[in-house]
Amino acid sequence: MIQNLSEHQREQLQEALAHGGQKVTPQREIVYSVLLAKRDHPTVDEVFNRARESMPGLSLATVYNCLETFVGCGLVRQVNHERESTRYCPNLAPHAHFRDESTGRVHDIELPEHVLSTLRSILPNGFETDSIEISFHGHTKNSRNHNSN
Amino acid sequence: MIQNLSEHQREQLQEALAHGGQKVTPQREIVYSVLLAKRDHPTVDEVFNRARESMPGLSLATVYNCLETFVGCGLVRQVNHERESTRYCPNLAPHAHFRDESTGRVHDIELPEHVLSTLRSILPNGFETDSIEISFHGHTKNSRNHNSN
DNA sequence: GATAGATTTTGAATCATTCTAAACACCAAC
DNA sequence: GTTGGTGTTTAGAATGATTCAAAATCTATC
Repeated sequence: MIQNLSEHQREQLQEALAHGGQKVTPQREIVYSVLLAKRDHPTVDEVFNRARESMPGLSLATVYNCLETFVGCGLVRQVNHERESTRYCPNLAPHAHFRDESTGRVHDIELPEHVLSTLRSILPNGFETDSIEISFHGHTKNSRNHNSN
Repeated sequence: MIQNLSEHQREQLQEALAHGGQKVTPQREIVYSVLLAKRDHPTVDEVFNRARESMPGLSLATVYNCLETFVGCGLVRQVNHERESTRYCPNLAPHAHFRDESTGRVHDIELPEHVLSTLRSILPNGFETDSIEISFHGHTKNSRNHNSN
């Protein structure tokens, strides 16, 4: 069920890993191929199960390691970036969040209606939205006590 | 340190809870007041600790219950909505995600550059972004096998 | 003041993730 | 071909946020 990587894909993998002095390993090949084979945003556990079909001895920790490596070298993106504790806020107006990576603080960013409609406009037909979540990640310069709602 | 609720705030609380046949309790008042007192997107644990200053016997589970109740009746928003397993995708082009609540599936939504710049334009001065995450939540109509990248 | 329903409490259970230490693989130098 | 080093994998324990279950407590109503 799991395809091997194509020439091109293996090269991509090899090149991306090379930057951090990291190597292509059978485990990494399998995990990467799983990701490419079915692009349904699998969880770690799903990746693990699919990968084990071709490599029964593979361990869960390795899958975590591989994925972390891939994210680190820019091969793969994490969909639910926010794996820290859930946070709560009482600001009910439509707003985005800006997370300052240096301080860990979260700021509210007002969301004008025109931005929301721009966003809604990029959805294909048939997609109906209940809510949109937007979070910026970055840092603030000369931040003179912005409100941190 | 923790303020009591104002007349108006207590009414809001009372009204929001009333819809689900739920009542205002001392614990809920405290938790709500904690949220209003310092709008810094606290974690459950932070809420717990602040609330215990005014109500030492309060339990963590109650804080979880209160927050869940508040979210349920629309009083409060969860910042890190996505508390399920982290998901991964190999699509490196800038794209948003659309989570279909009925199927649980995640679709990629292409993000044109003009949308990105619109988004960046709403940031106040001094905010510098490394990355923007956008996720839509909703459902799809007559979804004829959209690509689910 | 008894009963029913919602709420809170405590502590145990769960689940994703991270950590740790030992085993392994590969390669270069000897 | 053995030795040493580095990076990788493995298994299992540990952590940490969250949820669950059951008993205790409240509140309103009869």
